[in-house]
Amino acid sequence: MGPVLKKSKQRDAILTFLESRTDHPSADIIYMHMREIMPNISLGTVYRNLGLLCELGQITKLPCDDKVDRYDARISPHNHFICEKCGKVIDLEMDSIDFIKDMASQNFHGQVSRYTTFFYGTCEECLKNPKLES
Amino acid sequence: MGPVLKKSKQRDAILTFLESRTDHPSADIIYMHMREIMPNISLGTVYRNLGLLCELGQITKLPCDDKVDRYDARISPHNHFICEKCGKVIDLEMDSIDFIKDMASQNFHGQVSRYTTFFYGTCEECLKNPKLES
DNA sequence: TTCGTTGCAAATGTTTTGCACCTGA
DNA sequence: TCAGGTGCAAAACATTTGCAACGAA
Repeated sequence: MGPVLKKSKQRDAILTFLESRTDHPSADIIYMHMREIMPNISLGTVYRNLGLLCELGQITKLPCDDKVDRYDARISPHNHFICEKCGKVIDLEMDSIDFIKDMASQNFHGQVSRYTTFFYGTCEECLKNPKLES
Repeated sequence: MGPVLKKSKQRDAILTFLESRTDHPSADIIYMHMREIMPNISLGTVYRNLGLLCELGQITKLPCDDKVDRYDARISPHNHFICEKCGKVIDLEMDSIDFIKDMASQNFHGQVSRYTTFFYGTCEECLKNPKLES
């Protein structure tokens, strides 16, 4: 379908960086970190490669509720928790809830092929430090 | 907490319009329809009132995957289906899946207070008309 | 050489905001 | 009267894109 990809230092570095993190950074955060090791990289390149890596299925885009998209190099299916106090996005280790797809199909005449779920609340750290607002 | 609200024709009209629709229109769509009956209303006013109505709990903002937020005057808890072909957002009549909140809490040390779920796939109409792309 | 990739900057699209004027209570 | 609401335009913000130069195959 698409064109044949060539190797790119920028793309490799972005993937490596993302794989080293579990906090689902935004494009902007990724950009800032990439500039520390590649001072000339541009934001456009970061976005282009994040998009490419998503198409390749090597990373995932998390459309969190806030304006910014976040990216995740953990491919295996899992759900996310978003702390409403500090904004942190945390991987959840929970049993599969794939069956909700079947539940959604029950009284519905379209075809349900996938779903996304985000859980919200207060993370462990923010529970311990009720003072902190961010 | 917030200031005392005054009545506003614009806000009333926006709420009335939203209550007449089940297709979860975006701010822009709402703006265009409002202009038909209030030619001078501004987009800023639409956004401000949508935000206000959300805070009041009279409407809900649906952060769908695409860039634009959509708004829903149906308050009672329900889930949404998004057609990947035509982009339509449809209310699902399905059994409650609230228990996934408890499942998420199992191995997690934070406090899970709510969740959002979106189902994706192909709607009934798009299944019947595979040709149509939008 | 070829064609995907990059850096840069400009453009896009959505949402927010500052401000002077308007309006409901 | 007066605090909240409005219209307008500018700003903010994330993301995309056009283009000439670069670099991998």
